Amino acid sequence: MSKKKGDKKNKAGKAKEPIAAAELASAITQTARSLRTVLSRSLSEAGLYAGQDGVVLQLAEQDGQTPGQLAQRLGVKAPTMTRTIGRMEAQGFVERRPDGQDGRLTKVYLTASGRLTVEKIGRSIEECGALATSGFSQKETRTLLKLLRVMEGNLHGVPVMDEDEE
Amino acid sequence: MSKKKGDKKNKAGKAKEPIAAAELASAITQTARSLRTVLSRSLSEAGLYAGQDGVVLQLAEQDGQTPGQLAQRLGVKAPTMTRTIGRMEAQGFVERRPDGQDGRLTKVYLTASGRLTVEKIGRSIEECGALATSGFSQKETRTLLKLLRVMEGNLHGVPVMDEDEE
DNA sequence: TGCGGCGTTTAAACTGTTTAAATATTTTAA
DNA sequence: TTAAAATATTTAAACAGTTTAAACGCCGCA
Repeated sequence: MSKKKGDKKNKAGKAKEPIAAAELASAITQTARSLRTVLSRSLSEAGLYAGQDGVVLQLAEQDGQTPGQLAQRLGVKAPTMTRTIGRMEAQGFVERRPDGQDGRLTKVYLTASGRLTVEKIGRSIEECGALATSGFSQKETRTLLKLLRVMEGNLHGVPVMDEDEE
Repeated sequence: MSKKKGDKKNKAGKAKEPIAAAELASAITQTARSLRTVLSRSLSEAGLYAGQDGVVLQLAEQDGQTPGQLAQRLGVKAPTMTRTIGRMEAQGFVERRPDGQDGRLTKVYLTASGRLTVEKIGRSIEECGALATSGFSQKETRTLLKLLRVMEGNLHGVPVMDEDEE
């Protein structure tokens, strides 16, 4: 942390806001990257690539989701999900089954191997989170989580075009 | 936000810790993704791709860094940086110049266009950060930043192999 | 029955990422 | 001084993620 500490000179006129929003943006990006880096180590032990963990986790919560649902939930576009699922199917973590009702739909299910993987990475993520919050008090962790979620909400509702929550 | 709110049943034995570290990991990943998504819109207006912003920002702080330094600072491997710099050089944001002292070294400098870009994205990042922290009090923003940095520190010092800070 | 809408998939094009190997240059040692 | 070791960049090959646009198939309604 040999960057700058928080408040620079602010030689321009408006000395109103010492906290730079840019710093926060930078910090969260950096932190997320570190987290992902650390996490990807454990993930790769389970045979997963970064980004695939979201799929199995999502499926663990509710099995048999459609690619479209998964894509929306995970914040990626449908073709991305198709690709990811394809790879994960080849790896044996999930399998596709057509929906009985609607012929357009494909549903994605966890395989036995996938279920096992969920447990494994669940533990890894837990450990990773614990490592990340070393020295945090209960309250701090809770606060961080809360602020993060509010921020997520702020960002997610950005007025650009289509922002369809489920 | 119709996910789950924070505490599930916890039907297994240990009802010790209601705060799941996994949730935090998930939240930060999600938030960072959203941030990056929003940010990339502004970035693309300046002609930058996600990931390139770090380079110009880093260069703005200290011009004439080597690819190796940049890579280390930005947490990527050298070949990645070579590629990124190559592209950015083609785009006209930076330029490479050999070091006078050491023939092995290449140093990367911001071009006039690159400098302009720094200003532009600086403002964008600021706006983006402001948006992200809508409704945050000064204190909350500060707390978040602090917690994020502690977390970054926790994660960055992970005992794997070579972890050389500058 | 035909046609529009919806969901998945395919295709094409980029970017980012890594490891391993190649190249060039500096530094060290004999 | 000459040869070997170390350092830094680059190249190459291989994967993964991402997006937009277009194709394909199925559902529903008129």
